[in-house]
Amino acid sequence: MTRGAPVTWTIAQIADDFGVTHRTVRHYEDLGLISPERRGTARIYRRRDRTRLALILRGRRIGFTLDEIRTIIDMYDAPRGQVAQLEYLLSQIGDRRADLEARRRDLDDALAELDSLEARCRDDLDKLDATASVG
Amino acid sequence: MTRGAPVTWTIAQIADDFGVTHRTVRHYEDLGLISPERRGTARIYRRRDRTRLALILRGRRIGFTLDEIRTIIDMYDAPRGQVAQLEYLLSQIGDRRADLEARRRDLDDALAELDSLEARCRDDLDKLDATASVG
DNA sequence: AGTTTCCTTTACGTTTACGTCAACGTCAAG
DNA sequence: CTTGACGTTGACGTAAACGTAAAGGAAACT
Repeated sequence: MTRGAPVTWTIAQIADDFGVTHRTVRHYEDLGLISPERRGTARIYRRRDRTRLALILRGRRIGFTLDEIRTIIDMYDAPRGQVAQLEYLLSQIGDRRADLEARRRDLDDALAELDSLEARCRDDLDKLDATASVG
Repeated sequence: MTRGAPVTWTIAQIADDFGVTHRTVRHYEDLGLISPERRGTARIYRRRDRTRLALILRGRRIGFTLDEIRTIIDMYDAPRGQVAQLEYLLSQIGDRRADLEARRRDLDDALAELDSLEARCRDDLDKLDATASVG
């Protein structure tokens, strides 16, 4: 008998799985970022909802607002079909990429500065060490 | 007569230079992120203040809160001298680096997904093109 | 002297992203 | 059948990061 991973989850389960509160999950639903099915009044979440939640949380970690995240998500499941649609989507992708790359440059700059700060620290430590040994 | 860049700036000048409002600059001062000198009641900003403002704005772009930014800035001009201080600072640097690297992973993941989305788009466009030519 | 321009502080308003009750439905266990 | 765990919908509260309006000081044209 095969008993794989569940196919549906409750709000408490996914909140727990993703390390957020159920309030947060419902908030994202209020903003239209997730739309789980309903069994009666209760929400039931499927794999697709988990994927979107993962997207949302990653966007949040990167520093996007929930509104920006919505436009990104919308981008991912925009109706692709006509040439005009596709070309619009491609331009959107270009914008997003430029944004992300700018952020990455900032990030790398910050990391480089951290490195040089660390180097100075180790230098200072070495000097203190030498002094201690000699004196 | 040499007329290089100014040595001091008013709040309006640096706000303009950095593309923020004077209200924002004063807000950062309220939070202790910048502390310009005073000439009477007026604020005068020097190069050091500009450096800090640049740090703050970059941190903001990366997605740090102003509180997190404060701890980072404090890190940069912490009193280095004793071994204990230096070692504490090194541990702080380690934490920050881990944080930044996690963010970069998220960023790279997002960029990779954008790439694959773009590839699918171009693929769809090619197919539509072929259909148009043949049909 | 009067007006403009730039600066100041004080203080309340706003948006985002939730937290936190309150009040109620529902389903399984005891 | 009640208790308890888990779910629901409002609705108000809050912290962060400013915006904005009010009221005024001080230098600098005119």
